[in-house]
Amino acid sequence: MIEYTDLSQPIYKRLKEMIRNGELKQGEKIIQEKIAEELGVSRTPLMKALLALENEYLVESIPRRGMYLRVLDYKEIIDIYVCREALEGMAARLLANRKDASSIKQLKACFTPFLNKERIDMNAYAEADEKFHSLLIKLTGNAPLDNIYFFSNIHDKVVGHGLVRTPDETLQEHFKIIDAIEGGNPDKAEKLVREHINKSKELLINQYKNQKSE
Amino acid sequence: MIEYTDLSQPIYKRLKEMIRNGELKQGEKIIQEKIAEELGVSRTPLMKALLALENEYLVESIPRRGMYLRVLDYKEIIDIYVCREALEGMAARLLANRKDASSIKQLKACFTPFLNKERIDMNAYAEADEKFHSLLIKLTGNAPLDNIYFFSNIHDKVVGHGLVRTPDETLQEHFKIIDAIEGGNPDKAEKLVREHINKSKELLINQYKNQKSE
DNA sequence: ATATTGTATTTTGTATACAAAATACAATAT
DNA sequence: ATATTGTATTTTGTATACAAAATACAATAT
Repeated sequence: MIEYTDLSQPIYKRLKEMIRNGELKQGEKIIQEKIAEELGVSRTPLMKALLALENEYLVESIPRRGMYLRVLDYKEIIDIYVCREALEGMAARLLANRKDASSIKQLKACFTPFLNKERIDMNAYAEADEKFHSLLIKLTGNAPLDNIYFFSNIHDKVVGHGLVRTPDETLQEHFKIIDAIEGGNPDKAEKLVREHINKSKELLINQYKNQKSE
Repeated sequence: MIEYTDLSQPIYKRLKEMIRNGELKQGEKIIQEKIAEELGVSRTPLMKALLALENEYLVESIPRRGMYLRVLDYKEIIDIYVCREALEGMAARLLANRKDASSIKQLKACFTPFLNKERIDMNAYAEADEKFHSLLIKLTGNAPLDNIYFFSNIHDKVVGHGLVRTPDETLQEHFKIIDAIEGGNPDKAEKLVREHINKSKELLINQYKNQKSE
């Protein structure tokens, strides 16, 4: 069995899993004693894990009242897309300035399996999509940027492991982004990433409006 | 005396103060028991405060070894400017789209005291500068954006309460940014903010290069 | 003199005890 | 029937005890 030097880390991962697969529901209060017992740990390392999740916007703490799973309303989901637009746009710019061959290879590798396929496995594509967007950030080597980019967690929570738009739209977009990076065109790379994220955002906004008027 | 529902909050503030005024030095190990005793609290709420600081990039935790005050090298400082460029640029864009009168008033209020002055109080100006940049973020009303924007802390730690560039350069730039927001020109507002931050970044890069070659 | 080993001390990580606050809910008044 | 009060229970926040790991440092070997 693997031993940990810091129990809060596996607890943190377990909690994220519980959030993703619905063992913990939106808005639910986290009764520390209960969860701690479930996981077979004490409240001390659990609290550490919860504080980490709080800083990733997944958990909200109300002093003396408890820790709650965040309920993300549409405004906040849209706000998160705005943040992603800024950060991933900048990331693409940085990568285009560098034109690092290994980076470009890794980005391409995400989507080459889906080229010229008549049928695309949606789960696999969703995973590739997530991988691509997080790679965009990681490959910059900008540690603070990576540090503030926790949105994949939230994306997972909000949209499940589904997609906002379908591959027939986005697959081409992804390759155009990579081309701009490979071509060393930072302005274009940033612009394309922004448009890419913005389109999904607009779609979500429209879905919201329709929901409201129904 | 004010009572708190959560002791970790005043501890958190005190620690930030200690970092700013040098009571705690770069790279120093935080001996929990010692600091806890100094502050007259136990390690439990101190740990909560330290974890919050860790998430703001001010403290680094090495499991089983302890919590250390982060040493920011030049690369990281530059990386932080890159993040600021992306986030504040987006913030200016959002504000320009909204053209909210009260927001514009607040932004102007930061710098009007310095207009047509023959002598500028540098401390006051540095404070106004900090206020302006944090307002830019706050006024968007984008909670996740605000959540990830912790760079003012770091700025304070790194550059002290000094300035990278002098008011004779930046005062005009600030007003041009506000003009673009007021004029409802999101592209221009974003571009100006980016250039504004970028200029400081380039200056820091040059300082670094010179330091190295000496 | 320097490197290595072993022991004592310090410090962290976790569990737990306890007080104070929050909550649930029954008893009473309106 | 609904609102209000008071009490019991639950839950949080903090302090603290203890084990395990890390560190400091003296004793010994080379």
